[in-house]
Amino acid sequence: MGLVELAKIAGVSVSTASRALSNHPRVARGTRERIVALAQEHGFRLNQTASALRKQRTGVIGVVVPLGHEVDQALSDPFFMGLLGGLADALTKRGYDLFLSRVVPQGPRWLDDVIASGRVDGIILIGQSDQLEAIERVATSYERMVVWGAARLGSNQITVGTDNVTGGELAAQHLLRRGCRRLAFLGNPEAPEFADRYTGFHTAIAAASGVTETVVPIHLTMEDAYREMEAYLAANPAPDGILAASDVIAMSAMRALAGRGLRVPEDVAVIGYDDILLAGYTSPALTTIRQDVVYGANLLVDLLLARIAGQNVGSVAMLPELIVRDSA
Amino acid sequence: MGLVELAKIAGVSVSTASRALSNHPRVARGTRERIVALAQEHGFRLNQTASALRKQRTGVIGVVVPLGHEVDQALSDPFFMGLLGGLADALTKRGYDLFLSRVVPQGPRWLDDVIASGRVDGIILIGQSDQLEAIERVATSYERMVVWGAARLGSNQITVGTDNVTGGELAAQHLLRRGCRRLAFLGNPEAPEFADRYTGFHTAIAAASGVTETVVPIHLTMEDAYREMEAYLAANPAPDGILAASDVIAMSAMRALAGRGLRVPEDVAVIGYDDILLAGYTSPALTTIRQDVVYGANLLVDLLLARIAGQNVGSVAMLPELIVRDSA
DNA sequence: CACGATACTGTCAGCGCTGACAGAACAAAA
DNA sequence: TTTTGTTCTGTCAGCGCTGACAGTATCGTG
Repeated sequence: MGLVELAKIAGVSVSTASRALSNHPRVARGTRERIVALAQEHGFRLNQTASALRKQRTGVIGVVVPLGHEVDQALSDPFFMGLLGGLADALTKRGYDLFLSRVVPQGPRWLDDVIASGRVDGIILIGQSDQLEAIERVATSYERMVVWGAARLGSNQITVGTDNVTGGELAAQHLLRRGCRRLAFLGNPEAPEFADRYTGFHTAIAAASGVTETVVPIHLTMEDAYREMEAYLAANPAPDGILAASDVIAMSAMRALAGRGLRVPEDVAVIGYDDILLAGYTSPALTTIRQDVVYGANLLVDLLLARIAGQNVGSVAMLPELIVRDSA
Repeated sequence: MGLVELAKIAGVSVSTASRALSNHPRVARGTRERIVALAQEHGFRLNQTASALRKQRTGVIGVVVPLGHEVDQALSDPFFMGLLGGLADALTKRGYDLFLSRVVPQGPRWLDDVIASGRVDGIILIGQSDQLEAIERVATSYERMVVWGAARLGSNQITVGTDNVTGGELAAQHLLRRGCRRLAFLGNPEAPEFADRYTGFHTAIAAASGVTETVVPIHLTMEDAYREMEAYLAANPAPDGILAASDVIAMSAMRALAGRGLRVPEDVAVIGYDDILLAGYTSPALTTIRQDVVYGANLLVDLLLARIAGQNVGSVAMLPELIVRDSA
């Protein structure tokens, strides 16, 4: 049933019906109430597609997850999922709907497709993957976008994220304080976020003496991470202190360590990153660097809506927090 | 830039341009190629909103997650997330986009809103929550919907899910085989899926003699589950065999058990449900009843698209599988 | 009573696209 | 040459809704 029909039943013009349903002030109280009641009674709802076309505003925000190197990851990664949940809440609270797009970047135009489709009023990018330049190019001309990830000097991207350098430092300092001397960073430093985490980790270690450091470029999915860590341990002496680029990697590493009879934290101290929901429920409970996804999600939404409203906003880096549990 | 403008540049009529871009056969090869090239060059993309309004087809499927009793759960629940990831893949593969809606059912019309909005071509409901009747009412008149959950005799809902009764049986049998005698089911049997799992569990136990059985109506979120299990153990003698209604509950329970110095599986055998990604990475690794989310997601999408195409399809129950790891 | 102000309601164009229909151009057949 | 068929292209209405503008009714004021 369309608005025309509803208007006919109510005995008013279409536009009066439209006004009544959208709480326009220039419609008589009684008329409005009558029309609203009729709409209710007949189960009438505005066609959002038509409304969007006419108003040039969809009320929908696109949440885009680019899957660069890690095709399998992302949508099953607990951290992204947590963020997505937070976004769903934050958007709903502000009256927006959520359009989810899981993109495997092919060619340089993967983002433009979403934008020019006219389906969304704005875009929240979850993670930069290996697409920094592509994103940057779009960011220079398209304002209605915010990104979860690492801030870069001179970039046009508005980003929200934790200060990954500090996060890496916090972890290194904690490991050094525990007396670890052979440290390892588990993760692929090609992703901007991980690069920063490693930078902080590396810097803090460089200040200490008599400490060695390796990077094991491990992938993000559980099985890959486990297999790669297993292989690494088979070929190399075990480190005594680990910073994993994510909690998922940390959990896989702990399993691999256990498989080799190494105790956590006695033989190897392990620190994760993210503080996903399950981090407190592993055994030993995972010590980790916390990123507040709920706060981050709200921030992303706030900044995006501000940009859409034409305001000028800047990137935000939240402070990460070391959560000490049992693994380090 | 709109189609009108593109057509002008190409020196053809709008509808020829439209036809060229949608690969309509009745446009000359050369014309099509020229227009496609121009579109590429100018970064033109069809406005999907307008196209949807005109064609009365959006190319979007709504994935709706009703949050009945468990408001916090769902979008952070690893099982649902896994399913969502699978759906995102399956839909993308078939050329559909995904509209994510996280609904707290208020009043009986929460589903109608999504349907009548005209934003989606069909709906995939993830989980029935406590909304069986509301869903059933919609299902009688609205065909373009499929549901992840429990099948019910005489229902109009097309459901995809695992055979939860069998799953419960598998778990009970395994626990009995291990010699467990004081069994517990952890979960709230108000949700249809959990009710079935309990039914299978209960039935299998009833056949054995000298075995006691309790139900602890534990919630789905990690913290709640942990707290409630903790409280239960403080007030009651510990069971020696547990079936948790989900892996998340099982993990919380294992932590609570460890907190009381109870060993898994020596003192208490624990079986989870779902086989989430992390299940193999707890310690001890979680024995669980596996639901294949990727297959399930593909099935949901296939059935929905078949229904949209007007075909007649039936509900599907997949067989669950007992995955024996270390916890039982 | 005339006049303007106030309060509401209706008319109509058009958001950007698609497809039924009609028309044009050209080749082959009569 | 005309006719018929084939192949392509253009015209036009309209998907369901909104809002600028114009119109009508009612009321208060001089």
